[in-house]
Amino acid sequence: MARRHIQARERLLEAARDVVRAKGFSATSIDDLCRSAGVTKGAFFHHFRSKEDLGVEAARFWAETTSELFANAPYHQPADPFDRLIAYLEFRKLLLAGEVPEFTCLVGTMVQETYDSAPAIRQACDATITGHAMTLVPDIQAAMAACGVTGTTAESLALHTQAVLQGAFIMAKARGSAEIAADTIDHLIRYIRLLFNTPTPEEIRQ
Amino acid sequence: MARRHIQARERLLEAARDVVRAKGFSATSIDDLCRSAGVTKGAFFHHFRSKEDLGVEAARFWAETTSELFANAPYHQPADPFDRLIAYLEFRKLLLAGEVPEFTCLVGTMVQETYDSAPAIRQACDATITGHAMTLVPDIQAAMAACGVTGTTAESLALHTQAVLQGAFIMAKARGSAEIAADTIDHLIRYIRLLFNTPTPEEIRQ
DNA sequence: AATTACATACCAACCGGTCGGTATGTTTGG
DNA sequence: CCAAACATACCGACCGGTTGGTATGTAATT
Repeated sequence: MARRHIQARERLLEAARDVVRAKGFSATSIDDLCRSAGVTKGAFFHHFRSKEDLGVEAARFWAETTSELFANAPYHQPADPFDRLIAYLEFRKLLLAGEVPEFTCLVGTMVQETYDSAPAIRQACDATITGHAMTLVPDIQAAMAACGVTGTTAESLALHTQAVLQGAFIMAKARGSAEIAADTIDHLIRYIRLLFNTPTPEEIRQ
Repeated sequence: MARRHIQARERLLEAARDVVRAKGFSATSIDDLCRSAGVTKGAFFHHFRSKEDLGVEAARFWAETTSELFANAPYHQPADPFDRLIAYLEFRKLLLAGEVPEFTCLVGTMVQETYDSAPAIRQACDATITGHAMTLVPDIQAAMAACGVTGTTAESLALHTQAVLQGAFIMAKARGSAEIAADTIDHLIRYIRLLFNTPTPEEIRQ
């Protein structure tokens, strides 16, 4: 039965992605994951040494799948790096669809519960977030050079975009709605337009 | 023994504030809280119907104590509402002292774990965050009128500041350092200066 | 034949919550 | 003024269920 080959591991990682985003890492039991993945505990401990190990692997799995999503996304099409940066943020707004657990960030959720008690998970989450932020740096750097923006660095601005997105997710969870998240991304877009001195007049001011 | 009078409830709320910020809500057991507060389980269930009830009360306790802190803070001194807004954000940067669990937000931590499973906690956290944001609205509104800022609302901008702060805390947890949080607040300050068209030239650009 | 990929059965520790009880006020009726 | 009646604040043993994790067995793949 080649169909079952290595299937349990991936099904467990997908279950972790879905269940942890809804219930959080600590509140998600190994039995929850096995039930959701349709496998047994034996399968779980065949593929993962511990729950903490699953957390690390889930963060890596998240990094893999999302980086694939972003690599194939249409926001790379614009010729101008600044336009690509704006297109990226508009794309992040487009992703705010469905229920809250469906569009929020797995690693942002996990790191908040584990940063003090599970260093390996913290590190994996940090690598995932920072790694994604760094994919934005070349475009930001080029746009900064083109527009003559100084006073900050491309790395700092890239990390700031991720901070705003993480904050947007928390607000969406508190409000129980994606609206506030889109609104806060709009503020981020407005900031970047102002910083690069290319505001769209009708949507900024006066 | 009047010394022990009514003390247990407050000690448990303080323990919740400290332990939950470090370990998260789900990972914090009632026994953890009792141990940290130096009381017994009997005392816990005398004052709180359930763990969820404690979560709600902890959010309210957080709202009370922090609103007292902010009410007495020096950022209200500037005569100009815009300057007060900037002073508020500088004050938030000053609060980023000590270890990560000491400066992060209790309700931001709690709501991420409970928004789907404990509606009462979600609501209490939302009320706390939104309530604090609304204290900023009068100054933002006055500053917007004075500077002629349009294209957004004072409420939206106030909520955005809280989103950025929450995101800053997540990044600090991921990185294990407050530095990134201060950096992202600086971006927020830069945004607000640009939006209100009163940049400090040397710290913005050119 | 050996390794991989699971399934089943089980365990000790821990979980949130209950319950009978005690010590210390506070109210009230004579 | 005092004592019975009641309320509040707290104690800690205990309960059934769940937890992360293990030990052992078995079927499929190589």
